[in-house]
Amino acid sequence: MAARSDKREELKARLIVAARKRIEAQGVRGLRARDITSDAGCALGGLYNAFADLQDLIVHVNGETLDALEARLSAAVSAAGTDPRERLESLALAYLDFAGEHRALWFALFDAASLADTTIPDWHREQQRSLVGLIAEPLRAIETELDEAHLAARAQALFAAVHGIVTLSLEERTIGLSGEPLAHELRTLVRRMTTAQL
Amino acid sequence: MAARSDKREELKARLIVAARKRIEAQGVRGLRARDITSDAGCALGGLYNAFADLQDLIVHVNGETLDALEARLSAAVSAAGTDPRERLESLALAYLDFAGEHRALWFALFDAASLADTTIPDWHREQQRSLVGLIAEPLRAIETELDEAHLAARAQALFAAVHGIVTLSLEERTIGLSGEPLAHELRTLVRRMTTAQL
DNA sequence: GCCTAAAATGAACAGCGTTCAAATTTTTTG
DNA sequence: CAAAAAATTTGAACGCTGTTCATTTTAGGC
Repeated sequence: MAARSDKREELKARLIVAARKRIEAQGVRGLRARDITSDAGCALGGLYNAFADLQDLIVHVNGETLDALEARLSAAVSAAGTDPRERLESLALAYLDFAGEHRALWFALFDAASLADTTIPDWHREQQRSLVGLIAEPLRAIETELDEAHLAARAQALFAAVHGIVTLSLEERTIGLSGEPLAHELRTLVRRMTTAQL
Repeated sequence: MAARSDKREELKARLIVAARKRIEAQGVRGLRARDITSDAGCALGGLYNAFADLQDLIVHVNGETLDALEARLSAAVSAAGTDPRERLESLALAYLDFAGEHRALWFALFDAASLADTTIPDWHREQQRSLVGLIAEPLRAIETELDEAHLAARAQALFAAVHGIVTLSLEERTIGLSGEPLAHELRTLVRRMTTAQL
């Protein structure tokens, strides 16, 4: 038992856990390879046997974060009623909650995205696509006159708009909303974005 | 003539120019103190006589970028007609254009913002406030029933929403809009956000 | 021309991610 | 079971980073 590949996977898992804890405690920018390996109980070089480099490890942490985010959003959309507008509102607020509760991990998600020279793996892009898909579904019931391409565009725009509000609010350094006013603005955005005009 | 403080200011200016060019060429993350000082024609230590550290220099580059952005947005809102909705649409599209034309500088703006341990100086915050003010003005004519506090919140939310759409679109790695569909979604957002519902 | 204070210099330092020859562990073989 | 072979783990060493500061150079007043 315990084939060599199992041990390898176990170390990868331990490294991911250690990296996540460090990110939660000090943010992505404060992440040190030596801290992670020391926490995970392996030598410095061990990280580079399990992952291509530090960035690759971060991407794997982000992968798990995206999984958790999608689970949370799925739960939110299920808990909401059948009204598509209500579902979208619930999605936006769940997104806000998740970001607030997992600040550092959530920032890591988009810190990596803004990094120019790293290539995001396909499975990571697929995770993001599936996230936007959660929005597209209720939206389809509202924007009946839109074809698939426009619907996808609208879903992405709505996601991005919510994302923008949540992001700028979570960075306290820039003047930003918070608390109830923030949630209120978010609701207003979703409501207005999902009410067709002539 | 040419008091010593003038020389000092001149070096600061040269360093800012050099830093900006490097950011434009390689992005903020690719910025090296040695590159900048070599370009600016001073010793490595010279940077630390003129600025507190590299981050401080970046903040000054960002300051000039914010000035340019505000000038661009002011021009856009002036060029637009008197209709507040038209003005806001024009602002959003000008924001999109500016970001697209000065990608790297624009990313630097918000890369610094997401950095946790740096303290943004007051004059920098004031620049941002004035930017949001450009939005608040036309908005005031539309949202007549909102008091000042709610108006400010709405302006920030609108800014953040536009910002989110522009940001996620400019990072090609995440699935995102581009070209005409992007501009169309932006217009839709502004139009819907500025049309009161019951 | 000298003297002094201020400014520029760049070698040195500490810390970082990453590498890779060597040591260690695990597996296969006789 | 011992010994050889393969695979894995190790951590010292490397090159690069931002930052410091003793030293040198420059500039202004007498």
